[in-house]
Amino acid sequence: MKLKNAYFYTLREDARDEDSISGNLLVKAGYIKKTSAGVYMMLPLGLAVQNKIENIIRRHMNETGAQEVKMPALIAAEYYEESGRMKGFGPSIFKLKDRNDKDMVLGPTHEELFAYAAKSMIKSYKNMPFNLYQFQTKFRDEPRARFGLVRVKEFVMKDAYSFDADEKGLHESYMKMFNAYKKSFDEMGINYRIVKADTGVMGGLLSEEFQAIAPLGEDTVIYCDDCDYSSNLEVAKTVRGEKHEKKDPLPMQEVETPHCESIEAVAKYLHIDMKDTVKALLMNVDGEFVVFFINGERELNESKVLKLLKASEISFADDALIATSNAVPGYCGPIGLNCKVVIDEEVLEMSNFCCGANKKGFHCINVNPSDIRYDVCGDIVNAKEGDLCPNCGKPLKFTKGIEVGNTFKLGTKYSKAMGLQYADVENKLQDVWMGSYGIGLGRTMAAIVEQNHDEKGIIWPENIAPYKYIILIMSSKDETQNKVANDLYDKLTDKGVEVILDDRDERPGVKFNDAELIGIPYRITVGKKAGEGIVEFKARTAEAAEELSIEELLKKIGVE
RNA sequence: CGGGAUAUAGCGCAGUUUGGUAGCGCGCUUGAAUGGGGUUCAAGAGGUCUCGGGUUCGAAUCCCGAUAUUCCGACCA
Repeated sequence: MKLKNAYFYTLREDARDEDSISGNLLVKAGYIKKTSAGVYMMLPLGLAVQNKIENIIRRHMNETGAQEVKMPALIAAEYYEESGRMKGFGPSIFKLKDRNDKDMVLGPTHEELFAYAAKSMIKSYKNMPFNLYQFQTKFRDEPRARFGLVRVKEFVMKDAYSFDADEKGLHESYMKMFNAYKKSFDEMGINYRIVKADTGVMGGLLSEEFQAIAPLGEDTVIYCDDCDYSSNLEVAKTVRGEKHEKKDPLPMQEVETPHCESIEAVAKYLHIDMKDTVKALLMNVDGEFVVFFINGERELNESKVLKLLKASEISFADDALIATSNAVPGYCGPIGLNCKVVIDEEVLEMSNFCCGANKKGFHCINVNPSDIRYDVCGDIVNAKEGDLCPNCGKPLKFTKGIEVGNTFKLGTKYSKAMGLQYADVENKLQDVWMGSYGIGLGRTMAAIVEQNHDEKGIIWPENIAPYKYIILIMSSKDETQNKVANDLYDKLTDKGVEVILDDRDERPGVKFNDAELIGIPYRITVGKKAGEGIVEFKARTAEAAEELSIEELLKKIGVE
């Protein structure tokens, strides 16, 4: 690409409406351009990067024997009605009608269509296993688009689907994909961790996420340095590091706590430790009013709650729902409460604790587990700093991650829903075992930028960079420099080397800054010594440039 | 959806409180100088002040409504 006659621009100032480093840099460097909230254009440089990522993944997919296909994005709603996910996705699915008033959707993910495609292929156990994949645009009406390409409403995903006769086969197919994912992300130079995760709207038996480590990550990744344990916070088992001291129960007592509607205020007012308090959360679980009691220092983990109660939705209860019980917001306690009560298992270990008295302006102290009535007890809180590894008991570490890939053992959930069956050896009909595997391309691009940048701009890893080299002409009016640079450009291009020639009539400073902003790995500067056949070579990450003859340069690049 | 902020030239912003000729920086065009880190000088072009109503002699400015963007809380590649 020669910049003088190319679609190429950079911005001098930060984008006002970008809230992440990667989003800002990609916009500023002219890789992407926002058209509306959560929808971006991929400009030439952006598409070049996306293609790099795509090709790495494609190669590793093909190595496993998977076959590439392309499903439509416009899909009759009936497929999602059949699987029950029209409801599952709720408002996140883009719905529309065709001219005959037929309900259509823009596909948010494609399990249904792949199961439908598999039906044509699968008659008996002899037709499996196989694996299909695609690179395809997904549409999800996210409640809140943010962080540049990290959370958007339209994005390209590589999604793969495996089909096996039994669980053992699924496991083998799963491991193939899992390893291909590892190879792909390793090749891209991403710093990531693989964690156990919630299966969420996908359902199924197992979900593992590939989390790119980055401070702006939306997920909390928990891991242990002493063993290989790692997990998403949403499913990590809580193993408390600090045990509660068992004390002899004292008589329960009601105390006045005026204007103390938060547990912090109560603890402060009564001069007690937060860890000796129990707080209440008044929630709406699938329309039912449920009160949760957990240690005052903990946070409720909604994924665990949904799993424990086999429910599908949870939110804070509104006043009308609260009014169906005798709960007093701000002073809610488990004693005498006439609604469903769920407690965290930690509460049973506590003694002489403090909680709401269910009476405005009052809390109880010296409450003990024997004083309270509950319907369900389980692990319903988030692990936190100081907690221990469920595997080996060493202290856990916490970090933030961007989920760039996800693998699911779906089991027979979708084949059951879609009637995908096969005849086994005894000619009995059996459900097909499916797996599904996704990688977000734009999100991967964003994660790479989050992990590879400095104050000057992006620093692409070589495998991902849109171009590997950029040639800068220092003085655009100097004939010798122009000739040397153009000859070099032609030679490299002929050899298939990806190179940009900055032949614009700009000052050197502009060219240096742009080259650094767009993050090309290697810079070749053609300047004053061009007449002697000498140019400069500098890696984006190097401190200083080195002078090389053209011959030495070509040798270094490996074309001669 | 709940709550806060913003919308003025390609980009980033002032002007709105107190109504009275549409502004600044960067970028862009032309010319000149310069040519190794966003250079300098000179002359220019560019706006339906988000949209729709209203008040007023007069509205970017005041009032009402809509839309969009964005930030803080529940989903996912």
